[in-house]
Amino acid sequence: MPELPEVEMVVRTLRPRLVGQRITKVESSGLPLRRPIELRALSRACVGARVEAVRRIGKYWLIDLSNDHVLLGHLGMTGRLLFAAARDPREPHTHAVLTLGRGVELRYVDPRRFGVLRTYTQAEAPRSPELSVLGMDPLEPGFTVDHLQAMLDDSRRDLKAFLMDQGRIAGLGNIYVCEALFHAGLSPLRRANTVGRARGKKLHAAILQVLEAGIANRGTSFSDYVDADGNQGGNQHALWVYGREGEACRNCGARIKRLTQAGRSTFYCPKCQK
DNA sequence: AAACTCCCCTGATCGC
DNA sequence: TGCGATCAGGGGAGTT
Repeated sequence: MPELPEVEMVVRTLRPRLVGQRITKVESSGLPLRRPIELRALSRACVGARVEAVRRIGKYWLIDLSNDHVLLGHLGMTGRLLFAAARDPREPHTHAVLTLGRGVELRYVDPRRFGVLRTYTQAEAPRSPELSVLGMDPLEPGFTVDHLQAMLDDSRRDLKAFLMDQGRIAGLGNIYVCEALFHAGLSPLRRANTVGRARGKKLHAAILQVLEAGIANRGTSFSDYVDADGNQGGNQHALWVYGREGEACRNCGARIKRLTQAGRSTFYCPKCQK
């Protein structure tokens, strides 16, 4: 499941191979993702344009084009963005293909089609339905202890739901939320506005720590994730609670528990997290 | 505001 | 061996 660190790795592997390339053709499978791929709009925006930059906001990746357009994407649950030689067979569930020069393609593969692929002008993009609702990216300088604290004090939701809310913090998903709460020693069931300053500071540090470790370990390949070169990450070996129900806590030895919050699994140590 | 429920979708897994 | 049910979960929509 691609979250912020995985999207960051995709962006970092895309950047050196994509910037400066010209897009010569766009194809689609015809099958809709979360919403239909608008092939005509996609082609109009991309064909003939050169890639100027590749960046990330939350779990979205953005490819800035030389014609003032931007290609915006989300990998959903199972999406992959992959470089491939044009002569290589396309794997199943390839839903979009950008042809670059010299027989190279950038392919969007997504079995479950929960992803997003759209184009906007640079002016439209920040006001788009995808980006306009996002809170702050936690790797932005503005994501300070004070910023987090103000949001915590303002919310009566439990910490799991609070941290999963992309409208508050953009980029955390199930894995990194569970891990951040563990490292902060906070129960996923605790209400946000009961955290207080000392614990708020720990939570802020834990969020940054798990995201930076995730990137340093090249992402968490728990199920489908690979970067744009097709390489798996290694962070799945560095998890303390996620996916470890019934196993011993690496800190205290207690059994890791699982509960369901908002229809999603939460993993936590009942002894270390209060 | 927040907490529900349902839905999108495929593939892995499990019980019979 | 096979087949249907269940689960995985990011995000959006609709309802309470």
